[in-house]
Amino acid sequence: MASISDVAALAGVSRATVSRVLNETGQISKCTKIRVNQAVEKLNYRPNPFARSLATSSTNTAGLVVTSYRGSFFSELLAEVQEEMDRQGKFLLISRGKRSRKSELQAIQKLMDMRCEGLILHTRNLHDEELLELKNEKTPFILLDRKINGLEDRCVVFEHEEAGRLAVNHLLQHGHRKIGCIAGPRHRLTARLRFQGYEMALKESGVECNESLIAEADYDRQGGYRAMSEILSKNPDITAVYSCSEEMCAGAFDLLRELNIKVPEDISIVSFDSVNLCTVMTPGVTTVHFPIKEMAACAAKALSSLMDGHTLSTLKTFKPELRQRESVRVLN
Amino acid sequence: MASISDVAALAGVSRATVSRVLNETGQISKCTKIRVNQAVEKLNYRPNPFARSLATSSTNTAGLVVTSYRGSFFSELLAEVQEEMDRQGKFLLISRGKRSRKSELQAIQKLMDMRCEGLILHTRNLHDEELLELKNEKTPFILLDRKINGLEDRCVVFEHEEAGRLAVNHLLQHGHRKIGCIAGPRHRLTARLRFQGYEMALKESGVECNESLIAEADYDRQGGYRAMSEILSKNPDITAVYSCSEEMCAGAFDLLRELNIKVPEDISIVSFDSVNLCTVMTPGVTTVHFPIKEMAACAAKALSSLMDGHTLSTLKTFKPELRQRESVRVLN
DNA sequence: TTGTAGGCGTTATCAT
DNA sequence: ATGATAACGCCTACAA
Repeated sequence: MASISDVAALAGVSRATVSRVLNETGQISKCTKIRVNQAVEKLNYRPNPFARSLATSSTNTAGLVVTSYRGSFFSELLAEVQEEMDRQGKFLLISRGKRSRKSELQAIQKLMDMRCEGLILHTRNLHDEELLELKNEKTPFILLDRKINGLEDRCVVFEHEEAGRLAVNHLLQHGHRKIGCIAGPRHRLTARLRFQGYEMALKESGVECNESLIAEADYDRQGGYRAMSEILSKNPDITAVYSCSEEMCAGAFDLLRELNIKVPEDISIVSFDSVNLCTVMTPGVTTVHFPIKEMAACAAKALSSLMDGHTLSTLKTFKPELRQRESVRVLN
Repeated sequence: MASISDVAALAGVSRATVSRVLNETGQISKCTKIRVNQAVEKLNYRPNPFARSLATSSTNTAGLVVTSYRGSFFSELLAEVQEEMDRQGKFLLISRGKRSRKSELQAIQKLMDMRCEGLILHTRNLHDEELLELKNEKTPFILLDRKINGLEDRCVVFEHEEAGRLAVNHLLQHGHRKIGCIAGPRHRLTARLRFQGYEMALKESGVECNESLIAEADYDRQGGYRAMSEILSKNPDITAVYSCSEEMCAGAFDLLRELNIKVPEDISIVSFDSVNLCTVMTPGVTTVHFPIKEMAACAAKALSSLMDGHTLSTLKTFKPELRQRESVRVLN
């Protein structure tokens, strides 16, 4: 593979000159510019980005940590970030945090090793303190869907609790009182918040909140199925269910279909969603929307701005929004 | 950020020695090894991969070109490839070909610029000749879901036509004769093949194939909705539909729901699928499965093998498989 | 406007 | 077992 020296030789100039015309830096005569470009063309020369990074000690690269690549949720998040970085002319490196504190740490380390000059972190297992420590490094970063005291200016957050409250209130307003809850893994903050929204809504309406109405799952379809089954067996008389993720909602649908229980005639449902899986089900499921795409775009813009040395204006807090479809009926 | 020189200085040895202990190359005394490692620890030293690549002129990096990051289809593909590369201890760079020949070319160029030592190409718009030319470069590559004469040994392929035939035959065997077809963009080979499977099945059964039964869409939900609508308006008497993608199938469901047409009572459906979207719909849709995950894993293993200098055994051809669910009824 | 030379952080080849 | 030293491909003062 041709190097800058080859180009220089062919064009009959020094390597410095070649570098100048390539980077459009300094003054070069029309004439040599043409000669150089011809040589570049002829040799099919492509600058080595590693050498360039070494020389400039800058990489123009951002890093993104996500849990996984699997599923629409992450792919939308990823796509938004990538598109923004493309727009900004920055490279993007992606690393998976998988599902443990340790591998999230590794993912970050890997990106730092690659000399990323900015990070977007969508981590679920790292402790607040560890993230706070990161602030000591010079690499700027943005926290996606996480709020940490002392890092407020770097957090793109969503009001999960309020969202849950909104969802359950919708059910309450339609006359439902006996409402099951398919919760996510409550050892994780956001899942806990979604659950607390449920509790809060019930309490505000003076409705008793019974432990047997609640089942936990790992945000996945199978878990949703099991949770729905568990709730139903303990409470055959529920009239509604609140699901904390769309995959779990799909699982709940699986069971209801099996038992020939109709939505919304027999049971009403409202669910969290972010990638419109709930719109594929029949009937369409009323949801509270978690706008991961918009949040990802916001994080990407913010990071880009930081990397360019700008100081950050306050980050937007995203609010939940109810999307009414056909899965809730009025109870009389 | 500490460099190898810093470590060398602190440990009181030469840079060469540090390099040796880091790479476990050559013979080093226990004693200095320890001293070096302590220095590494203390300085929090991390080797610069760019410098390393420069020096070794090797990157240990594979590249992947996909159309987009959006949607489960690509994210599953991506995840499989990444996981295999992780297993092999290789880096993976991903680039999007978007939807044009030009940007697919750019995507490849970008990966070559980054000195990828192997490529997995899932391209839709590049001409056969352009791919054939690629063979002249020294970089090995695998073509995912594409078959090109002269490149057979580098192609991971699926029998789209046979899959379509299987799907439509299933309908025929259940007594359906008037069968609509929601085709993908037929200027693309695989979409055309899926369509030809439909034609072939009809012809084999001596069923007339009417142009008005066919509508084309861009593999997306909206398009599926429109296509279904078009077919239905021209042929109110169809008893079944064959959909060439799961998103389009979701769109078809949207319309049918709107018109209060029941599946499978009024209309039977069989669809292509690859990420189980069809299992979320009610009723579950009978599908022919396009095993993108397995194919991606296969491609990744093959490429990895090539990159390691091994010669490739023949690549597997993936066969379609019918997954019966509840969307097809017997016509009598 | 252009060339020279040093440096970016490694590895690799010789010596010692 | 270890140390010089020369690459690797590029950029960037500084000089001319």
